[in-house]
Amino acid sequence: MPELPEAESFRRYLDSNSIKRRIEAVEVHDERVLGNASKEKMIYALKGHQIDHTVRHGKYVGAELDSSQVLVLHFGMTGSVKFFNKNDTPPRFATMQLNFEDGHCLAFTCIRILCRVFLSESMKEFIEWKKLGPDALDGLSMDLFKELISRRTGRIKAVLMDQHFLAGIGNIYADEILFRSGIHPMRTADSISEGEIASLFNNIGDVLGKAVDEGADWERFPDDYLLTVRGPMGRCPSCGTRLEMVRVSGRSSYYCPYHQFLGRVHSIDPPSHRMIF
DNA sequence: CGTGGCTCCTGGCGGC
DNA sequence: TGCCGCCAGGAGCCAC
Repeated sequence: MPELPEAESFRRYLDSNSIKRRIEAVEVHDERVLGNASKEKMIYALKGHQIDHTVRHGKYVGAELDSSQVLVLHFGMTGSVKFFNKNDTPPRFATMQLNFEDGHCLAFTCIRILCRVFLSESMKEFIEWKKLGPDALDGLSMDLFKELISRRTGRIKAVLMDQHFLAGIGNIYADEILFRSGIHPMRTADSISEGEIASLFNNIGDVLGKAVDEGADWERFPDDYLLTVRGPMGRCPSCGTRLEMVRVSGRSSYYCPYHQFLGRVHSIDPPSHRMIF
């Protein structure tokens, strides 16, 4: 589930505790997380070096080393990072761990092994290698968004989640962005009007920006957000209609059938005012 | 170019 | 109480 806001939180976490500490040892507990380098290569690249600064592109966090190489983290669904003291109990599900000279450690944890660590010569090179689209929050202009979307014909939700199109949006935030834009997830990109494109663009910035500002902590999200009630029992925060679910590119997609409709007109009646929330 | 289906992966949950 | 089977979903891959 880590999408752009969660990745940004992890980047800030790394930035506040793991930079400028020399790496004394590297422990690889599960080699399946190694994305493009062998265990030996990974250890060689990290040992004796330190993280100078951190960057993020989409859902990827880069830890730039003093060697000018970059350690890139991708969190999959359940990935996280945990900074701790070597005398403390190490976190569960640590797949890789950096032990710093000063006695602190940084663990890259992952319950399902869907997360990956990569080694790259630079973040720029990594982005090109992965063919990632522009970051959904950083440097995306309305003109660029409009141009990118005009080349697509697939389902709008699939397009939003396509990391080659825009980097950073996953299943959950895509549902939120579509909800706030009043667009049904099954709509095709070429059916989206100019006004809807503007709405989508603004909601991408608003939703991801708000989530980043709140530290990706759902407890602090506004009451009118869909994602906090997203599920088969959920009701539209605006009108109380029971949410419906469709699958778009294999992902469950929750939407309000009253606010997000496929055709030109509503397919369902407006919600009753007597509806119990 | 697009889509659906499969794969990886395992904790958690519903059903019996 | 226990176990089976399914679900969650980010991303890559493949067939069509």
